[in-house]
Amino acid sequence: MQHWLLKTEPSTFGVDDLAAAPGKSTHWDGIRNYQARNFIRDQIAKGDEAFLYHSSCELPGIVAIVRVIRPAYPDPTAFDRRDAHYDAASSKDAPRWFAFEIRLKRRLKRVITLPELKSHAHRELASMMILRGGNRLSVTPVSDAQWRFILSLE
DNA sequence: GCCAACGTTGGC
DNA sequence: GCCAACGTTGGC
Repeated sequence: MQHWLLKTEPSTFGVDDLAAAPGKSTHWDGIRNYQARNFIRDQIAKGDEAFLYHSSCELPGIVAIVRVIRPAYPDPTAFDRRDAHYDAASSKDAPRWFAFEIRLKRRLKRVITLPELKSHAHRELASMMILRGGNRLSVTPVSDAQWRFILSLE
């Protein structure tokens, strides 16, 4: 069972939206980055848990834990001409992009902020992808040790 | 709003 | 296949 970090902008879709969604679940779609696509397609499994991270907001940081309830399937937004993420190069026979489904497990008791994560960037969180300079991937793996350490901060 | 980082595109 | 130009991301 692997762990992940999913970035999202709360002004577009944040933990409040997830909590208000039917079944507290949502389709995680619209990812258009090949490295993130590969994580989704090849590694994210049903039952995996992920941190939900809020970016581009007042208090960037980890706000919740979510669980993968359906692994990769072809991203329908890539087939929809009216969708902002439409990609003519993705076909149903050979889909280029993938989505998955998550459900809110629980909110953290408090936001574990980016500055706080950074303060451990030279020790416990040394290889955490999101802390590496300029990493903009919206889906990144989190090691078991990192996962446990971050939860211990809560 | 600025700007650094970095992925993508396209000319050659 | 190189690399400059361009676009996007995201912290500040």
